[in-house]
Amino acid sequence: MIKENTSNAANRQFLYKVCRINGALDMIAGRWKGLILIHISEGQNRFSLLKQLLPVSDQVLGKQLRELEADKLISKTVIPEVPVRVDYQLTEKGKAVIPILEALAEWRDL
Amino acid sequence: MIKENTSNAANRQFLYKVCRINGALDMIAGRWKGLILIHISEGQNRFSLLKQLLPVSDQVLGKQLRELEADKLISKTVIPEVPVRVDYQLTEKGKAVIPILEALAEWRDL
DNA sequence: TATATCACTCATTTTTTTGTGAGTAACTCA
DNA sequence: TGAGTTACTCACAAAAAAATGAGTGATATA
Repeated sequence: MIKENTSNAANRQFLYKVCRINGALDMIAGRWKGLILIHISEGQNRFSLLKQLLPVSDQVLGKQLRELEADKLISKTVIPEVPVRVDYQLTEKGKAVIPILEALAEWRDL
Repeated sequence: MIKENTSNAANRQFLYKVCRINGALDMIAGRWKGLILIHISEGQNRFSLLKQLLPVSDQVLGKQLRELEADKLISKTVIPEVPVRVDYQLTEKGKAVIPILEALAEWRDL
């Protein structure tokens, strides 16, 4: 959780207003978010699939997915099978960030 | 500082190997780095100029600059005037990331 | 009845990141 | 002599992010 009225929070707000880069980075810089977005874009779009692919606990995975959903990069469809099944999809915003992530990957090894 | 032999550190290493996106994000996701890179690219390339432009202490600014230098996004030239003057420049790698940062800024408001 | 699966949430601890307080060297100007 | 400038560094505190332990509901299978 982010507290208000600390200079940390004030700085974050300043940057959010002054610099759109920071707003963008806040949405994608979570530790597992890059890989999650790539996997979903490739069809690995279930909670349990992602859990197999990433050395990460349910709890951490769940949190990253919640945040991606809150920022509207992904959406989910609950299919009431037994046990329940949930499919994740990229939104338009999510799809639009994939080429930028690929550009970042290329850039890293420059 | 990053400690070794914690699962936190292990996960970071895993991601560094498996996903170049994370390596890239580690270099640019520091709170002030986006703006610092943009300012330097526009010629606001001194410590004291950056300090005026950003609501940030010497210490934090210094640390972000040290990290950007360690990752080879910027380099510096010490000019032995009195008092000493230091100019920062973008390296080729630093120049190459600017269009990606601009794409991120555009993407944010999608 | 007991165990298992899927897809989670909540509370707490650990680790990292960001910010603060204090201090440095070299030299100039009053 | 004392204050001011630039460009820092170090030690420590505060805040945020990531990881861990425990538990949930619905159903199905043994």
